[in-house]
Amino acid sequence: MQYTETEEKIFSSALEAFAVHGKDGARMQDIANKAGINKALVHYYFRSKERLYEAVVTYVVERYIRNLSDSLQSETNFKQFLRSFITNYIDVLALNPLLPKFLIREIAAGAPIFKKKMEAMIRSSKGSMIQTYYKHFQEGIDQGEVRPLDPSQTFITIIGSCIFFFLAHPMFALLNPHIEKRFAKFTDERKSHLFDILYYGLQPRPELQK
Amino acid sequence: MQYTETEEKIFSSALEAFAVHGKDGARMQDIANKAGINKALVHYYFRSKERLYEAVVTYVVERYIRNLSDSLQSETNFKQFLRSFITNYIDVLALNPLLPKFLIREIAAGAPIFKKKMEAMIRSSKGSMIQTYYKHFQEGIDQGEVRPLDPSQTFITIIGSCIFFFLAHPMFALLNPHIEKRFAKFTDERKSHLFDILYYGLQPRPELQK
DNA sequence: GTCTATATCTCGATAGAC
DNA sequence: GTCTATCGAGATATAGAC
Repeated sequence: MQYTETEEKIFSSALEAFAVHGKDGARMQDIANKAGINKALVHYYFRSKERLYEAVVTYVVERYIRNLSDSLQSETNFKQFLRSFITNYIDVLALNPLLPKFLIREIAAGAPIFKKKMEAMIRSSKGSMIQTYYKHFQEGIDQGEVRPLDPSQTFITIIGSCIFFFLAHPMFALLNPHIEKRFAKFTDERKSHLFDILYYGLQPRPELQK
Repeated sequence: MQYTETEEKIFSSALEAFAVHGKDGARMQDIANKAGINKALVHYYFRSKERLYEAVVTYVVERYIRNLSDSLQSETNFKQFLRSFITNYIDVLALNPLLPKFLIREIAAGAPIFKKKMEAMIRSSKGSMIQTYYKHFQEGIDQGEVRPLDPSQTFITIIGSCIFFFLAHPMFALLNPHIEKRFAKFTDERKSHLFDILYYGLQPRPELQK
């Protein structure tokens, strides 16, 4: 799917407006202004606010999530997969801070559109990232590298501990201002922090712990 | 702070409306209907939608977050603190599924109100949950129970891995329908899952892992 | 405190010229 | 495709009776 320059401008303005103000709080006038065009033109392209919103969800899934998913196909074992997943995921979120805000609002609303798009994406890609994850996880268990845990529980934990920081960092800066002042550094440190906790938290434990 | 019966009814209707539809998507008419009163009465009590919204944020902080915080004061070491934190937190979220939706929308908007209330709460409580956390975490390090990690990073990871599931479970049900069909069971299992991963992920590692 | 009725206004959407 | 001008729905908020 290829978009015209004007469409791209509308998408990025709309993504920002929806992320910051929510679907209902966003104003078509603001979206048009930020895109440098007239409000009527936004309607000309997308007919209604609802359709524009749906188009933005699709845009986000196709542009960001599919890429993320594809980038993980080549990993060969669980340890590598986990490290790449965390690194790539955090890089994408750090570069596109509007993404998690936008998506979490859709999810809080029950994810009516996002769910459909993700279902389609999972079905369409021959081997989606999720299947790759399950495969490597099971291999890890078989080879004694990972404890026999519920892979769904683990998947949620991995994703959540990556994303949540980008949603809530303004809150956490209340306890540690360093988080905002040296955001890039803290974000980078987050990669190894998460890998260490998760990878070693998943490893089998010879019964030496109290 | 004590509220009248009518105020309580308005709060719970408003919390639901704001959580499901967002601040701008929520309708004063719906809030009044669900509370079983007239729309004008909502304005009589709270003057405007904006003020009602602020009051709901305050209500949530006072009613839910402060309690959660207080319940952790009595724990005596890091291991116990971590286990109680995860258990209590997940219990509260499971019982009040609107809370995370409501709060995450406020946070996505930059948390203008929530931040202020939390600052006040942290200042006011003699020993807040957060201070208790830092104390136990440092003790854990001193006693060789925990690796010398950044406590802020760890705090974010703990909170995020608890909350995120409650925000995103409708999405994860796409890969494992069991999550929705046996929600209570999955939620309960989540407690030990998280404790195991986090506690053992934080432990020192005698260099026997590959 | 609680209601009905109404004022006011914002915003999504369209008509129609260019 | 792009603009100006405008309509009309629907929402917040208030006035005023009880």
